[in-house]
Amino acid sequence: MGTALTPNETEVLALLRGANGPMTAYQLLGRMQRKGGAVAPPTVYRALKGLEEAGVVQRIETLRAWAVVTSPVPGVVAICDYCGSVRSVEAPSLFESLHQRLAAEGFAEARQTIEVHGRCGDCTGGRA
Amino acid sequence: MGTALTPNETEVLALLRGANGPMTAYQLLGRMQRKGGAVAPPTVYRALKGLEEAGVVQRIETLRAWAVVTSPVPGVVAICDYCGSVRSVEAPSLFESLHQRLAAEGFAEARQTIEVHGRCGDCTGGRA
DNA sequence: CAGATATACGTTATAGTATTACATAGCACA
DNA sequence: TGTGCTATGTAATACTATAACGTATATCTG
Ligand SMILES: [Zn+2]
Ligand SMILES: [Zn+2]
Ligand SMILES: [Zn+2]
Ligand SMILES: [Zn+2]
Repeated sequence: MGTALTPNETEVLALLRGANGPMTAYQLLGRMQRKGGAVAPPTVYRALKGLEEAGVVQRIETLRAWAVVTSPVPGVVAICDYCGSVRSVEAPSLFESLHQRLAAEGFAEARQTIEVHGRCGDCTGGRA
Repeated sequence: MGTALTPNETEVLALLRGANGPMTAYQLLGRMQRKGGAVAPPTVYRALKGLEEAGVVQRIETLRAWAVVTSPVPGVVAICDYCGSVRSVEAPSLFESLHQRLAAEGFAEARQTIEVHGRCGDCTGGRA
């Protein structure tokens, strides 16, 4: 049932897996063009859409970029504005609290986006 | 110290306050053009930047749109994908939990984005 | 007052992100 | 064989945001 990836999806996923962080759609496009010849934006965006629906990639909204999903459960995306690192931090109870809080308002959530900018441990190291 | 708004900022803020939800930068631009004559994108984006720094507007990342800040404390943005309504829900303890969870990872957060898509109370009304 | 700095704004152009629309090729299968 | 479905190609366009440079005005300072 739609689980098999298409060749384009496979290629985009491989590029994202090979990167050490999120990539923009046009960075992906550039990589594919350098490999394959004539590739246009819809090729990349269609692949990203398929991969997102398959739950293997996600858009990092505040970066307008795309990253592989590293956790089976949605996490908090922690983005360091100093070194650029992006980590997904699991926090199941936080998401459950969010669910409860919204349910109390009568809101039925379908998709949560939690992204935090700041300074990672490496970049705080020994400093306030 | 920088608290007074400029004329452009005042105009953009008035437009956002008069809207019943977020507006895109180019929707704001269109409104200003219909009023004032030659207005260009930088005018809008500069005003939005100033207003954001003043803490009176915020970008709704998942909508690529801009909205007035309705709460003195950051909230959860609940977006109904059916009727388009956008509400900011206060949840101080949730933000505190988030802070704790990230601090445990050594991450010092500076800015949080929490946006949730789903179906609002009005749109669920009586249905599962 | 002359000169220096800072802020706001105008203007043009361009960069960056995403989608629409339509055509084609291949495969599954009645 | 023909019909529909999926994936893809291709061209154009829409949408979002910023860079770069010039100008006007206010404010300070000597
Ligand atoms: Zn860092
Ligand atoms: Zn539940
Ligand atoms: Zn609704
Ligand atoms: Zn603290």
